[in-house]
Amino acid sequence: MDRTPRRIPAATVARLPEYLRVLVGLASDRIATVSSDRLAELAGVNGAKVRKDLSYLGTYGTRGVGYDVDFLLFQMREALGLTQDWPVVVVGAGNLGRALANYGGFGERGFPVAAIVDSDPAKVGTEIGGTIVRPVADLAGIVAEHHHVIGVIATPGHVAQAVADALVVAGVQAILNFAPALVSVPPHISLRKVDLALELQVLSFYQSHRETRAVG
Amino acid sequence: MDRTPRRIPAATVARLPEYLRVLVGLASDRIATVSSDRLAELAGVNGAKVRKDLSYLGTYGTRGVGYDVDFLLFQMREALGLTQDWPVVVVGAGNLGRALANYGGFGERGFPVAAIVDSDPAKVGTEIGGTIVRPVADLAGIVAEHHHVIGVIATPGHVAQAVADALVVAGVQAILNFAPALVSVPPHISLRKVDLALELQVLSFYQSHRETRAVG
DNA sequence: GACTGTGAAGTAGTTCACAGCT
DNA sequence: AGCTGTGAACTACTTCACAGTC
Repeated sequence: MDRTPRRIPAATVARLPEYLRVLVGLASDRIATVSSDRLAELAGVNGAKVRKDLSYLGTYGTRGVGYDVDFLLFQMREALGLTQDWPVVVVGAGNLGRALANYGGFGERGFPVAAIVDSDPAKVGTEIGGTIVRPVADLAGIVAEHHHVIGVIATPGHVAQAVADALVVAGVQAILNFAPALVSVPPHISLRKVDLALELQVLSFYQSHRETRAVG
Repeated sequence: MDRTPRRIPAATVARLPEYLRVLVGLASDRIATVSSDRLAELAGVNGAKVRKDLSYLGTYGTRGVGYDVDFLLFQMREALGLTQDWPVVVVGAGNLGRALANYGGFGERGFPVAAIVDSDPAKVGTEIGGTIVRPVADLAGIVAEHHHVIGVIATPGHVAQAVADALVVAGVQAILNFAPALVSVPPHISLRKVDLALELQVLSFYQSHRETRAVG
């Protein structure tokens, strides 16, 4: 009865989506319970880490038995805030933006593409993956139409900061930046970045140094 | 004169591509020297971290002056192994694979798309971003045609392990996995993963918990 | 007997703060 | 005076190891 809401370490938060993926698989295989060691094996980590991570969620398994898959799945979705959808607005209808909008993986995982916007009038009105490209001026309207929209920056690096500023003005609270550029936002806005080439560069480093550094 | 080749921490390696990006920008602006604090500001970190990171490379700046941009740029490319190109073979010509192959950002940064392969005969022979899709059976040939090819897995999760195995058999030494699945490889193979939806899930977590956790 | 939950120990990464060079 | 390079202090994260529960 001690749902201690301890502060969850960032490293743990980053692993929760992995556990979620594993649990979805177990549930669809009709597996009822799972031990920390088995979950760890499927997620590519170790049992102690799983137990400590889950303990931060206030999730209790059963000693001698393990964790109830359905209950843990529910709790994981709850913890990650995935009991609701988070519509995404993609800014930039170039290669990367089209790619992300066409890639079905976002919608499947609770992040439907609500809109795509682009500053190029030639692109406005074209269709990408069933969504019509809208002008950047529509941003505020798009944010107002939906609840808690996440902004995705898929533009060249040199306009990334301007796009981020526009997203913030439009009322977006969370931004995912795919552009290879540093972006800064007011402290109350959540910001994360993904650099598609960065991991290739890291691989290049380890190949050049003839050391293997495996990462799940 | 003490080019100590200390082991470079993984956290430092992950930041080198950021420094590289900043240095490329400074060099194109014809800026000759940069201090650790300025470099830190442009990379979104702090000065002490920059100095410590650069010290692992055995890179020496000049006290009272800073770092020579061109020299540091050269060293950074050298450290990352980017004095050569690393051709990439994309496995999977679905939405994600087409996206990655069309996305010019890889080629620009030294990772040209050498080939795209797919197991679907209907896709083989079609063109994506100037490259003809080849059958999976061509993998070994593609690896032999080029030096040090990096394999990129852009398939659905349920075939990711089989693709990884095929890449290893074909002689690939480094793999970047975009599929949302755990993949394991022999210890001498470098493996990294990128999960496009994971960062959205992390944003969802922080939004739900109404805490802002900014990340450069 | 099996397996969780967690303090304690160990390891990695960050930041401080300042000596030392230009 | 300005700025690097780095031990030392600190903080975050991981792993161990075992008491507690089923």
